[in-house]
Amino acid sequence: MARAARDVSGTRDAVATMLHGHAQRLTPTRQRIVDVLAGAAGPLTIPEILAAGRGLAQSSVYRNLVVLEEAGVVHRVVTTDDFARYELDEDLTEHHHHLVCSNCGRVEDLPATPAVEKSVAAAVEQAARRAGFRTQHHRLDLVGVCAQCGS
Amino acid sequence: MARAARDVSGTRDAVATMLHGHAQRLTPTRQRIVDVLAGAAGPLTIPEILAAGRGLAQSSVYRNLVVLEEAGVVHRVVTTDDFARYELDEDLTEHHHHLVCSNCGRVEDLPATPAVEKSVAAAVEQAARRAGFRTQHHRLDLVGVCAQCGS
DNA sequence: CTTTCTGCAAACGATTTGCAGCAGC
DNA sequence: GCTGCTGCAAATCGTTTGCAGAAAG
Repeated sequence: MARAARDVSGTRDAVATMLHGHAQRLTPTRQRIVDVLAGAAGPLTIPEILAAGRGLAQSSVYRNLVVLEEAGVVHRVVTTDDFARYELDEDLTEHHHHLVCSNCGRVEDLPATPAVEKSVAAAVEQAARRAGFRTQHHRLDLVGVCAQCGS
Repeated sequence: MARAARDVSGTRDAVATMLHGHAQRLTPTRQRIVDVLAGAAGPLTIPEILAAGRGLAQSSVYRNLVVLEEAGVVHRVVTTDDFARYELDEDLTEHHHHLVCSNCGRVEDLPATPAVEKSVAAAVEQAARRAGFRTQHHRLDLVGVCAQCGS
């Protein structure tokens, strides 16, 4: 619920601006989707979004997530299970990592720590550069057993 | 090509042992798949495996990858593009990270550096434990533009 | 011979798309 | 009105599965 405490109206304006920059409007359906994602503790699957945002049509959710992704509002997160997951872009939240449960597939956010970030940014960036790779951002996931699944 | 230099027969024995432990045989098809993966510079998609291992049937590749994954020989790697990718398990190679090209989807391996590993293992593990999460392993991907796509 | 593996073709299911109606400007 | 958004239903496509024959032990 950490993210739910964020400045909601500020997020709304930011989202509207991002959409307008891509010649898109912030429709009620899109607002609903963003609200659902903003209130979640981690990336959500489409079924989860449908369940949380009552009355949303499946195809509209898929279609709007594409629009929102192009506008940089949301980000697709792919894990090992069958469903794609979506979360708000880190511009709208904070940089974080993921705790991926290898048993139930659930994904929770984990705030990034400066120490890890620094080490990752430095050493890995250097190694990547050696391979002629221009890094845009990184992903760090911890795979294991979540609190609910662990005995 | 780094992995291609590895001890191939040793890998073969290890794979056979892992399969036997799961009541499975190391058939020619499975050997072929493992060879293809062992010679790759990163995780491969099924189409890439099919192209590299001439004469393999698509369904056999899918089916055998499931068997190999259950035996712990290979690992499914999911990125953002449409296809699933597979690589040899880190028991058979070394711990490494991935360079994911956000343009073409290609994935290359990047050897892990002790400094990064240590930092990640320490700080993040601690944070995860706080959330009641028992970490099994981690994934670190760098997303950016690969050498071929970058101008 | 019995069991497992292979490959073809059909089935599955998450995601995408065509289209008709409705809302916003 | 014209343009874009919604939702239903049909199409798509990566992946899975049923089945009959081939191969291993």
